[in-house]
Amino acid sequence: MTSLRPCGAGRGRPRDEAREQAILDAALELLVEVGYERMSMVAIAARARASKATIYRRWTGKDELVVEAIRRRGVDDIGPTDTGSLRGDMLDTAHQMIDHVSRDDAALMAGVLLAMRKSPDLAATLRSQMIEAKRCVGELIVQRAVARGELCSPAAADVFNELAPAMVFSRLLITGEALDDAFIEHMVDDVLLPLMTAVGADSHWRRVS
Amino acid sequence: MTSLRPCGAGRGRPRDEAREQAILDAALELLVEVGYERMSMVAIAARARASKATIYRRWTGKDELVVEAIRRRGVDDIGPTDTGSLRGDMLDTAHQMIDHVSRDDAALMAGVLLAMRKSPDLAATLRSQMIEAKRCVGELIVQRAVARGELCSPAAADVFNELAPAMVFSRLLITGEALDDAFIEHMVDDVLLPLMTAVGADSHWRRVS
DNA sequence: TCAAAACAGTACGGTACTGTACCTAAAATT
DNA sequence: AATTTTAGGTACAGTACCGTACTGTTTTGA
Repeated sequence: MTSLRPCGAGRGRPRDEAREQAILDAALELLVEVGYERMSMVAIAARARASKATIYRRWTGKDELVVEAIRRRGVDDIGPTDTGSLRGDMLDTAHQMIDHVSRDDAALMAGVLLAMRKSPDLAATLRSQMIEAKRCVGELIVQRAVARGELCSPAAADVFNELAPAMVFSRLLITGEALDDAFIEHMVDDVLLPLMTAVGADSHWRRVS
Repeated sequence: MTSLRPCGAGRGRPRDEAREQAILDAALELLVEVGYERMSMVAIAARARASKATIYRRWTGKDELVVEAIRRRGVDDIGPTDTGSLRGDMLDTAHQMIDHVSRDDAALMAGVLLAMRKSPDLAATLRSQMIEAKRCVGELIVQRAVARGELCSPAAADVFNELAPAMVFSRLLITGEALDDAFIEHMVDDVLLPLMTAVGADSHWRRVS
C-alpha cells in the first residue's frame, strides 16, 4: 500500500525510506496543528525538507498521503497497570487515555472530522486506529476484575468501551470542559462503576456491542 | 451586534432586512454542507442571490458572518411529550434529539469543530446554542417523573444532560454507528434509566454538573 | 564507465478565494 | 428635483494552493 512503486527491479537509485518517514511525520504534525483543510503539500514538503516531486512520486494526492500517515502512526498502546482494584484500574486507564488523547487525537480528530465526511477511506482508517484498537483495554480491565472476584456485569467491558471514550470525546470536542481528576472520578464513580457492577438490565449490551 | 451600521440617521435607501436573512440562511446551509473551511464568500453570495458588496457592507469577514448566522439560528426547541412514564419520555426525547441532530447539527459540528479551536468567539456561540440551550430538557423530564412518583436520583437530570448528548455525538461524529431504535433503547434502558433511578453513588454529580 | 532512478530545488500554468473598487439601478430623505 | 445609501453585478489585484515539469546532483545497478 506504500503505493506507486515502479515495477522495475531496482535499477537506479533506490528510494530513501527515511524520506518517506519524514514526509509522513511532517504530514501528521501538520494535520494536528492546522487540520486537514489548511494543510498544504508545500508545507508538508518544507517541514520534511523534501521536494514536492518526492511526495508526488509516492502518493497521488493529499488524501492518500494522510490515510497512510494515520495508518502508520501506530496504535497508541495503553497498558493499564494492575492497581489491585477495578476502580483503580479504571482511574489509571482514564488518565492514560486522557494524557494520550489531549496530546494528539483531539486536534487530529477535529482536523479530520470534516474530511471523514467526504472520504470513507480516511474515516475507516481513522476509526479503526482510534476506536477499535482500544477495545481490548476494557476487556483486560474486566478480566482482571473478574479474576479478583469483583462483581462485574457480563457487559462490563462493553460499558467501558462505549461510555469512556464517548464521555472523554464529548468533553474534549464539544463542551470543552476540563479533563481533570474531578472529571475522571466522576466518570468512574458515577457512571462506569455503577453500570459495570450492576446485575440486571444489560439486555441490549450484547446486541449492540 | 448586527454590525457596521453607518451612524447616519437613515438618509438614503434603507437596508433590506430580507437580504440579511437570506445571506445568513445561505451561510448556514453552506456551513452544514461543506464546512467552515471550504465555505467561500462567493458561494454564500451566489446562494443568497446577493453581491459580495452587500455581504461585506454588513460583516467584516467570514468569521463574523458565521458567528452571527449560528447565533441567530435560534435554539432547536425540543418539547418532550408527556408519555406517562420516565422511560417513555426519554425514548421520545432521544428520538427528537436524534431527528434534529442528524439533520443539521452533526455536519455543522464537524464543519466548525476545527474553526472552534481557532476562534473562541465561534466556539462559545456554538456551545451555548447546542449544549446549554438543551439543558432544560433533562430537568423537565425528571420533574415530571418525580411528580409521577417515579424514583429518581437527585442528579438524574444531570445524568441525562451529560450522557445522552455524549452518546449521541459519539456515535454520530466518531464511530459513525447507526442512531436507530435499537441504540435509543440501549441508551435509555442500559445507561440512563439504571443511573437515574439508582439511589447512591451520586457524590460528584452536583459538583461537576 | 554508463544508464537509470531518486533527490532538493524551483518555475510554471491553472484554479480558487479574498477583499476592494467600480458600474448602473432602485429606494429613501430633504 | 437633488442627494444619499443600498442593491446586484462584475472586474480587479493579491494571495495561496495544486500538480507537473523541468533543473542539476547523487546514488545505485549493469
